[in-house]
Amino acid sequence: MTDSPKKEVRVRLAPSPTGPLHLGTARTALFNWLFAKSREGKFILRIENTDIERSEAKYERDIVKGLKWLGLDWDEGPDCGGEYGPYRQSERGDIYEKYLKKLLEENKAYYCFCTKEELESDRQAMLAQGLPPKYSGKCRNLPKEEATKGSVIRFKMPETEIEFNDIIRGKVKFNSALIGDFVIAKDLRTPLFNFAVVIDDSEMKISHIIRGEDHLSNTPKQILIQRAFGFEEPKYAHLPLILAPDRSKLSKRYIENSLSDYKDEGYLADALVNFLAFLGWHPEDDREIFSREELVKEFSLRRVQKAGAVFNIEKLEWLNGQYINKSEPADLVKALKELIPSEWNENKKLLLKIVAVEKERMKKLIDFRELADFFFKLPDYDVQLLSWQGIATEKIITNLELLIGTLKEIPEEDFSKTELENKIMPLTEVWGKGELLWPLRVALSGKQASPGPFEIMEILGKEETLKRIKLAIKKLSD
RNA sequence: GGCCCUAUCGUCUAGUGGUUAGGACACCAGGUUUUCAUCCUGGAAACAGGAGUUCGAUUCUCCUUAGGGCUGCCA
Repeated sequence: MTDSPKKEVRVRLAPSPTGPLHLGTARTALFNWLFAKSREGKFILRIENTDIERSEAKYERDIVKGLKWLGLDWDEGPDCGGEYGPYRQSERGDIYEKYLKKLLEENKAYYCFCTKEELESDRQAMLAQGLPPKYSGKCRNLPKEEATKGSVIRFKMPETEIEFNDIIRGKVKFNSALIGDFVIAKDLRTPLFNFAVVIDDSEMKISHIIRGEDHLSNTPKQILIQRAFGFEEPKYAHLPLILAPDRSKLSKRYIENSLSDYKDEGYLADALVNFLAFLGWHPEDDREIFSREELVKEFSLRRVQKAGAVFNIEKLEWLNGQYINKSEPADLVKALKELIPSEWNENKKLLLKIVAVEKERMKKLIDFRELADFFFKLPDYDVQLLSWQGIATEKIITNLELLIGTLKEIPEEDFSKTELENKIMPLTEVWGKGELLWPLRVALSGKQASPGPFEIMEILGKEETLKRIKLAIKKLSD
């Protein structure tokens, strides 16, 4: 491109704290972060809380927490206890006031005194005639006046063609005649989105605006404000939207799309980052599993898809399973802490062993609760379950007694998977694998499906193992 | 309604003016396994439709259709 190569890459995420961190926002954050990292640039977080009615501090906290959890740290911001805090539009009133005054003085903006009722009836009238519902410009040529209660500041739209080059979409054209004089501020210290964005992006020297496609039609308004001030135009990249399975916008209304829900279900941050990156982007080769570092290395806005991407939870689950499977059990134990009954956390060594044998069965961390419960408490299972391919009850009892005999011979300290295997596998050659191992495993787990009996016995220990087998025999005898 | 964006298997996507249109998830079948999971092998599955350009279009152009976004004193 025509960029001078020296120009620093500076990008930003500009969420409004009107709800918890949304999946779409997280994806936008990731693409910005990836772009910044891959170009040795800066990633900035700016909280867009000009709408005081809808903005809440708790949502800002959720956004900050979520981004940190994903590992998408920002590189600049006001000091906040030794680390960078986010910029907040609510703290930048002076800046907006300065620019707003300038625009007013230069007659590029004006006060509008129309009432909401007037505007609404104008709007309906335009719509009824099949015209685009733009502001009539009633107050545009009023002699210069001071603000009154209820007045707003409008931008004087020049009538022109606006064309810009979107990195993802190519040339995009708009005609400003269709837009009309839009409101840029409620008063000098209360700017609205389109105005505040332009001022902040310029003040923060943002080089590339990477945001969701839903902002595409805001871009001409913002460019016109930039031109009114003579600001340099940043590069734009409008990301395709993330879609719900019915291809509608994945809306903030649905709570299950907030990032913390995915965390609480036991999706790993790395898996989510990997998955989100592939929603609308693809590397040059066929690999699917990418670490953060690899993503940074491969990422390019040129390889971003134009069309919206349906959020496919099944693929996320698969990916998450892959990540869990290759995770260190110790890391999983940490991540599991809040997701499991507190008493399971009491014996860390035990928990570690259980996690090690169960992790390949987990798609989400939360699966661990169901998968591992039998280690802590044997479920009250149906006797029928002990029977393998319809073998007779007496035979099962004999087999289990045989096993008890063998197990009793093994000293407590040799109760390890390999040692147990060495002792018991030879028996299966005589008595049959299914005939011996199935009832054993069910006696130990009380479950239709579980890890193998040797792994379970090692974890349970000799005493509990024998106890569970005896219980099975008792059940069968009754 | 107007403006804008988009269109390859069910989903995420690769790809090219001439390919057996590739991969992944999910699905189906088989193998390994005491069970489940893992793992391995195989299978089914797509260029929205119509014109045009061209020797040849999935690829380029136009139209249609479909979907999405925006159209606020929200962001």
